[in-house]
Amino acid sequence: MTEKKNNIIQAALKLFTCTGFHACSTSKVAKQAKVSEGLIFKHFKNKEGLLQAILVEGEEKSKKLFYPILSAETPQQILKRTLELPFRIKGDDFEFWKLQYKLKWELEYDHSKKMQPLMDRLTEAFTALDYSNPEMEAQFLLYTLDGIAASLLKGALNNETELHDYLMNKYNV
Amino acid sequence: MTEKKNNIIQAALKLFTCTGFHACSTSKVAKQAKVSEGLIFKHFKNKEGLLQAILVEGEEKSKKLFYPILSAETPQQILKRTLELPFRIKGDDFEFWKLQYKLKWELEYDHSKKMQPLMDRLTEAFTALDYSNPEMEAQFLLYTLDGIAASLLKGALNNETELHDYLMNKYNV
Amino acid sequence: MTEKKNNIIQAALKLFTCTGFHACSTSKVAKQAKVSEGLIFKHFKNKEGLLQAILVEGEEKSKKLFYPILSAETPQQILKRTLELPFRIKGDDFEFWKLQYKLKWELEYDHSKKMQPLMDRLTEAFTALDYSNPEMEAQFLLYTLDGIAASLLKGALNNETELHDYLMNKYNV
Amino acid sequence: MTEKKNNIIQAALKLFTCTGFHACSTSKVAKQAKVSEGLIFKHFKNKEGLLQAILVEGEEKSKKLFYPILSAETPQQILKRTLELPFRIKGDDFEFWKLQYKLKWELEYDHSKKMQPLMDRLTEAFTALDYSNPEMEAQFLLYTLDGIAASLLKGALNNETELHDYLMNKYNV
DNA sequence: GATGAATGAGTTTTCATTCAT
DNA sequence: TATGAATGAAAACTCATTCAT
Repeated sequence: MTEKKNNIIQAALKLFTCTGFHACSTSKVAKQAKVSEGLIFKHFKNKEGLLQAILVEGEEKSKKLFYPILSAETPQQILKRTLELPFRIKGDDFEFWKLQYKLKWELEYDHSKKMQPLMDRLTEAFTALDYSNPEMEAQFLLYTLDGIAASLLKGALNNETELHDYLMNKYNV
Repeated sequence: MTEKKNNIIQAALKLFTCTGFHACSTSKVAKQAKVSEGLIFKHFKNKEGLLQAILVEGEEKSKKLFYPILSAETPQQILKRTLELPFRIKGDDFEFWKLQYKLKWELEYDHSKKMQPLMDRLTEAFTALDYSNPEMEAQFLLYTLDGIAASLLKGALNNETELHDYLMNKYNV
Repeated sequence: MTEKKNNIIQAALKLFTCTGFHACSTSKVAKQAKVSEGLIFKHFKNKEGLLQAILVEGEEKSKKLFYPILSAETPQQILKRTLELPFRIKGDDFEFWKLQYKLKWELEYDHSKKMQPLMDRLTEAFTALDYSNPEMEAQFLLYTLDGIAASLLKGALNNETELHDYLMNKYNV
Repeated sequence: MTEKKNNIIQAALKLFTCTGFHACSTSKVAKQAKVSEGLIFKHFKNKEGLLQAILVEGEEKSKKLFYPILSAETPQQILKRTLELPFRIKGDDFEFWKLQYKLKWELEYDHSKKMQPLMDRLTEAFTALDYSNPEMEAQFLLYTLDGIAASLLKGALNNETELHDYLMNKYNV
């Protein structure tokens, strides 16, 4: 990938994230990336293609975030690492995940499939820990974390560590 | 309010909700409302003004939804009615609340202030019910319900009643 | 003429004068006149009609301004009163005459016919005063006064009295 | 400057001049220039920017017109060339100067600063020629020429050469 | 006489995209 | 690979004008 192509992706990630996909023009992306408008279309065919490229680019981030959970070896580990999930979104990743949440609503695009492996491991953990309804328990927790992540990504969460501690305490990890 | 003005609001609510604010043109709203495009601007000054009008129009719905909780008389009532919250979004209201969630992301618009009275009552309930950390418990539950509502509004929730029952059981109401 | 009709004329005079005819919408006139938009068209048929009404309304001002010259009894009087011409545009009249000058350019509308009687009397005066080329002398002076009036109406003239004195001195009146 | 960009400027100059700035739409300019309407905004940002471009483009014409006076070497030369001023507006320049006069009124835009160097030289000439009040004499003459130019640009002057001769005779040049 | 809702054609401006270089 | 001129369609918004009341 050439430097300019990467510039475009970074610029688009930033702008789509803070302005939204539809509210951000390709010309603004070009300006921010300091490339000509035409180049965007050489590299990505169209605006939608640029978006897909960002999303693909972010897949690794997704895997990196989930890996500790999927590879955990004890129920406690699964649970602990799941509870950490929203609080591990930092720096570079922040923008990517915010974009994910925005797109979920703007383009009604579904990322529940991506969550299924997480759901499975969490159910497994709750089963092992003898929770009476492990599946529902897992669903419940994921919704909670989703709510927390949403708040955090919008910058509306001001007691991050307190909340994290509270969660760990609640689930005994 | 004239009939046509109301038509515009209804059309815009529907279209903004399913397409998003920026992805939906005023000409589409006009067509859907069967009015001239100019009329939108006579009544609402600009597209943003139309959005505000929808939001104001929806304030009542907001109050109607929260009222049972704010007027509840026992901790159990508060809790029970709070747990019902996402599941009471039905019919007409559905669109309005979906729009609220969309806008939260599309326009980075904050509705946490609106939630404060709820938060307060919930804290009050958890205190009365001797939870050890009532404030955090309230925050936690609201995040969960937020996650559930998001999923529900996106049409991604397929075990509504099961989830509701599970919640009531978990909180003993 | 009803009060509201008059309000419209006054509002339009003011707005056409400071904004220009094409740059000023009928809705702005209505707002300024505190009447409904429709009323303008009841009274004046269309925007052009409103302009004509202002112009007709102003005819008297035109006559009032020129009368002293047309009725002067000596060459000296003619000359003296002509030289006073631009400096007698005051108060209410100011706006009307500014509008005249604006329209001359905006609508390429000619008011030289209106000036002919003035031209004639001035020629007559210069003849009586033994100027060698009275017609050209008259034309010359009217151009000068036109230039002065233009500057004055645009608010760019800052030595009014000095200029007036200079003129009277130059023409020995 | 590309050919099309220049086409736009020429078309706008012509149309703004004959129709006026506010009465002439960008779509008409585009049509006349045989370019897409969008191109106007690519090159000039907005309609106002197009106008400014025309004005800047015309600055040279302004300098070309004034240069003979500013570089004149004798008082007689200064005077003679100043008297020629309105009569030297020909062909291509005609449109530009007419636009200047229109804009002076339509946009209340002041070009007195541009005239100051002329004023200075003229005062200098009248001083050298022992006129008793050189400054006022200069101001007076410039107003006259302004009046003449206005009439000429509106096509209302039908004795151009006669007037020019008269002027030269009057000022002994 | 007066209102103000309503219109349709028009305005300025922006957009995603193409193409010659 | 990269540019930037160019486009056509559509965006948001304004306008003069009509009409029922």
